[in-house]
Amino acid sequence: MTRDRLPRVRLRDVAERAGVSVTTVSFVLNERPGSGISVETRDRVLRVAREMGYRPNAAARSLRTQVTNTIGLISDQIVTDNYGGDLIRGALATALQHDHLLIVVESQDDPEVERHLVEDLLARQVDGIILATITSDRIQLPGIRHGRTVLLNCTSSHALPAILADELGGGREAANALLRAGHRHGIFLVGEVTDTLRPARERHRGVTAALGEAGAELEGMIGCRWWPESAYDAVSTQLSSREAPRALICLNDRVAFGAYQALADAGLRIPDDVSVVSFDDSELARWLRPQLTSVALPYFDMGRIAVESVLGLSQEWAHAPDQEHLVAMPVRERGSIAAPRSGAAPA
Amino acid sequence: MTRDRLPRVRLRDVAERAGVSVTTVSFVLNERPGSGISVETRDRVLRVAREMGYRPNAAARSLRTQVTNTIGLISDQIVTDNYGGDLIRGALATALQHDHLLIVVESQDDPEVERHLVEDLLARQVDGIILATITSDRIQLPGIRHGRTVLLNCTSSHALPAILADELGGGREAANALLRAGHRHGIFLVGEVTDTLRPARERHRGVTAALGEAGAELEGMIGCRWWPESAYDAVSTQLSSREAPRALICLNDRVAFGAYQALADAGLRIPDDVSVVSFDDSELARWLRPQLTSVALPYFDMGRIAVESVLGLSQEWAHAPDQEHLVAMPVRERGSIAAPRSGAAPA
DNA sequence: GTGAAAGCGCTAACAC
DNA sequence: GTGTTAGCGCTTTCAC
Repeated sequence: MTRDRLPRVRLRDVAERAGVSVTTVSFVLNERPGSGISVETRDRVLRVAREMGYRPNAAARSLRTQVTNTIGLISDQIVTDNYGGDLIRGALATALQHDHLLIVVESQDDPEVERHLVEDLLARQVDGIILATITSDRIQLPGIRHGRTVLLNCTSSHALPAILADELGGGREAANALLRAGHRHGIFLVGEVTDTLRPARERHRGVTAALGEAGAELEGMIGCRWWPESAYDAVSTQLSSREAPRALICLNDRVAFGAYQALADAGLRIPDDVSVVSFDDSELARWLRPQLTSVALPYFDMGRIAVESVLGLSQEWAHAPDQEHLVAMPVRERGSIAAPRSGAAPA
Repeated sequence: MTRDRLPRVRLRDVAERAGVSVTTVSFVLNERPGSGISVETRDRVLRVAREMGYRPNAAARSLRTQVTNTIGLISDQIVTDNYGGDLIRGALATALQHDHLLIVVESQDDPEVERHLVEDLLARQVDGIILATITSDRIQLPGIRHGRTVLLNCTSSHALPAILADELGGGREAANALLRAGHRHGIFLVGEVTDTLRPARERHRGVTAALGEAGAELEGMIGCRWWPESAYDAVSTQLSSREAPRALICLNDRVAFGAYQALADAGLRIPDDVSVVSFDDSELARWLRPQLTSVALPYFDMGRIAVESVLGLSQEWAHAPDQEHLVAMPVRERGSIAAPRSGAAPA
């Protein structure tokens, strides 16, 4: 509210006050190399510009240079999501480092809105577009035809670069953490594995692969939704009907949370009776008691890489455009894993 | 990566193809009232524009109109924060509704970065600036001199509009929830109250006020940091050394989480033995067992109001510029409050 | 070493 | 009803 925009100082104003032409001022301010401006003139222009509080008009400059130093980030609802923020933050920080600004928009998963947003972004001549989803995996692309577009945390049928978490590798990490502690038997996967949900599918595959290579295998699956409540119910049922598992691989921290509650209610101790490992490494992992060993989602890095790609300055990327770029998921070891209680004989 | 920007269709291209002047096209496309364009011409222009995929160049338009339809949102690290996302989301959604785009930047609390960002935003002629913090409260303002600036979740010494959560009212809500259930005695506040941290200070004041009006009072304070671990320790200590409290008012959900753990370890049941009420209404509140009654942080609304203010279209706001605008914190009743076990005699 | 001037794509006053 | 044209503030070629 209150007073409106202040009158802007133009290049011409600075030029007049400094007693030179706009060209000179432009050259000085843009530090144009080889434009032999005398040191005195240079200093004078600089001083006057500062005194007058000159600030270049980005619209005018963009109109002229065809460059906006702006990247558009369209997401379905990333900002909303708890973990998703890191995706944005990585992109934000990196864009800033490279002197770009990020325009963040959310489509709320509405294709119509999304189309409109793309239009708007294109009209603003953004230098690049990042298309992100929180759900990972997904296909429908709005009618984007912008030279520099990258997919963040999703894929499409179009030949576009995509930045994804290496969920398969993450699955291996989780299994290996258990294997390192000596676990071979009584390992259960807790969560919901479907073919359509990439993270779950890949994590599962990674787990089975790593376990298999060590001559071990999953004892079973405890199916539940991605929420604590559902996990609590499923794990409780499992505990009451069968022999207690020795280790739980939970498909995310919220599921692990539910499992913790169920384990506690059943009088089982973590990690003494049951080891638990999980995915996402959300804040929850540090809040649980004992703190939860979790395989981290590399969202910050993914955001960073997306911007680097869209800006065309990612080396690793340069020789493999139009491809999936997998970002490692490191395991964060905490206190929820211990050696199996009754020393299980290695298979 | 891959191919670069596509050649753009200009207004002139559309005009030529449609066999009219640019003025006509401009008038048609901008739906300028009272510019008697014949229906045939209008339709033809519209059709041609669509066929050619015309999209106005925002830079050129802004240069001409002095309006960018863009709002800059500078935060210290809101995007990062778990709850903070809603602040952005509210702003994002509202900006979109009013056909504006949001440029989100984070200063990471670095004043130097912040200054730079403000410069950049101003250079881009944003129509307004929203300055947000996640910590609430704070004073130092970068050298902003933009007509339309509002403070979101913070205040300053400058005479700028500020959108804040009504933490005092929220404190009353929390206390009232307990009072309604019949609690009068054995009520403890869990958390860290200091004069410098507005949310804690105001919540505390609200609690005491509401309690006082009902002839009750806080039995004591259980001091701890804002994290589960710290809360767990503090509450555990309290439980082992003194009579068990009948109700806990936790200064946020994370503290409540720690309290839940401590209560469980002490064999106390929620809400039968001890009632718990908290603040923030984060996802955690729904994950806890029993689900936690919590006073919600109205972040989405705050973001919305900030944009409406900066755009100058908030009625409630219009007649009270340069003032603090408090947004109500509604209590979300769940299962963590019950009548006190041993019927306490009303004071 | 410095300046004049063209032009980026658009809007809008003014002319016809 | 429709077209001509002047600029918005900047970069940059070319001339001096």
